[in-house]
Amino acid sequence: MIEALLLNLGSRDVLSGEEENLLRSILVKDRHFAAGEDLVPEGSRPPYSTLLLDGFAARYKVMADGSRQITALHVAGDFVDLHAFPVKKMDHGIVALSPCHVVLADHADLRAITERMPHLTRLLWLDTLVDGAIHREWIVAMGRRSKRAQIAHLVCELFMRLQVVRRTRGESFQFPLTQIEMADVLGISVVHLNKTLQALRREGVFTWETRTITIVDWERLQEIAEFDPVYLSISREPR
Amino acid sequence: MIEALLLNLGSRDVLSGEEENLLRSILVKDRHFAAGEDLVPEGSRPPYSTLLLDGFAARYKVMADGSRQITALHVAGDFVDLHAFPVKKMDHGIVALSPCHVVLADHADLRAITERMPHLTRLLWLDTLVDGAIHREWIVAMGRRSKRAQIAHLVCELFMRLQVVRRTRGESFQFPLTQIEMADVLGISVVHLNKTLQALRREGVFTWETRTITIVDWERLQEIAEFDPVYLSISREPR
DNA sequence: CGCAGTGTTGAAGCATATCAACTTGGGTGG
DNA sequence: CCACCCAAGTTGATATGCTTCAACACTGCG
Repeated sequence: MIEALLLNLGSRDVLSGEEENLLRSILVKDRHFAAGEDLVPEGSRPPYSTLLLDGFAARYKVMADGSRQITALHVAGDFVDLHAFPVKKMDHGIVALSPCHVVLADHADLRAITERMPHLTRLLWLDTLVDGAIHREWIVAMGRRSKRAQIAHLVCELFMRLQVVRRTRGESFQFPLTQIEMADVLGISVVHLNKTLQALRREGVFTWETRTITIVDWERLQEIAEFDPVYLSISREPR
Repeated sequence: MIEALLLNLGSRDVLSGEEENLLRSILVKDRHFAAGEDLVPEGSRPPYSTLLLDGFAARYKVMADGSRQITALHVAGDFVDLHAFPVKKMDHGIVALSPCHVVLADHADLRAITERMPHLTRLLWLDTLVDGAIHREWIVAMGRRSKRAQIAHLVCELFMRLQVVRRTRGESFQFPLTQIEMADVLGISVVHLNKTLQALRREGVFTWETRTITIVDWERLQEIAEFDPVYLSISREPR
């Protein structure tokens, strides 16, 4: 069931059989959410953390005027609120952007991992640090890249992350967001997103149809995005 | 020497005497950097992590066209590259924005903490998670706040963070950045920053002169920023 | 004293937002 | 099974926030 998580952690260091078994043993309670439902509400203090097995989810904050900013996108294998374990109180909400299948880990069990499994603890810590690295990359994209490059960068990132958990097929992957949601990810208006997407499509960089993104020219896409995947820490080494 | 770190960690949970002593014992090698020097270069694999004792530092990335985006600001008491311990390879540089006094912690010693001091491990983990929460808040500010509100939000954040480590005096704090650096933090041009700052000054919200920011109207500043400090996790509770 | 980095100002242009209308397509109830 | 409906996508027109460029003032320092 939790194969995607094992692929994720396993892409950064070798997991022992004991570690794998322990993770399997604490990740048992599963749940389903419909698109639009909150997996975790802002301000809550969940006693468990949520591993996404299938679907797309997003962390977000809503402003006083009703506008929304999505601060992270999550896919299969992502521990969407692992940070809630040390942090305790959610400072943002997490919403399902498609039907989501999740499984829960009690914070008591995570605590036990920190008491007895130092290596696994470091890998879970690393998992939250990669989230942070992605946040930084988004900040760079929002602050200093053109919107066109920002979009290209996001596509590169999603492709690499989905590849780790085997959710790509050739040069394509499922991408169930609406343009409205995508605009909330990028921090731009839907209209401008729509026009920029069309330009990229016309140029033959990538297409996005029927909830599927297909990369047409990977070289060119990376070039436009100035994409360098180091920040994703996809490299198996002792941690 | 490391009082600022103890204030930082101690603002989130109670530190035992044993934990304090251990931290003191591993943080011994100190160094000084001049403004403009790199504390940690991009692409490096430092065998230690750097605690900032005094001064301002920034994490940054440089784009192909030479423009720069600062992704984090660090002040006294911040472990500027604690994340390098599990991550290993730096995906960004860290530069001193003022003369900086730092002290180093060997990764071997940090590893020992994860093996024997689970509670302290969780507090260090939390420290890196607060960095992540700040990143998210910056993403929100860049994407969905006016530049004016973004600036106000940053001032609120810095004031609260500096208060934790006792680096405020009344409604003022030292802020040694140039407007050029500040613009790289916000992801805007210097010219526009300059004009927006003047508007805020004219309105009597805050002033920024001779490397010192003074908040004139804290209520109004928070209002403009829509500032809510939960994300900083400044609350002592069992972690 | 003079230079270099910083701060300030005004003018002009561009990127992006906003507003409004229209199209398209999938889902649903009559 | 068709008709309609609503959400999503698309388009064009207009408005504006922000950038860029260029010039000048200020200040600290060698």
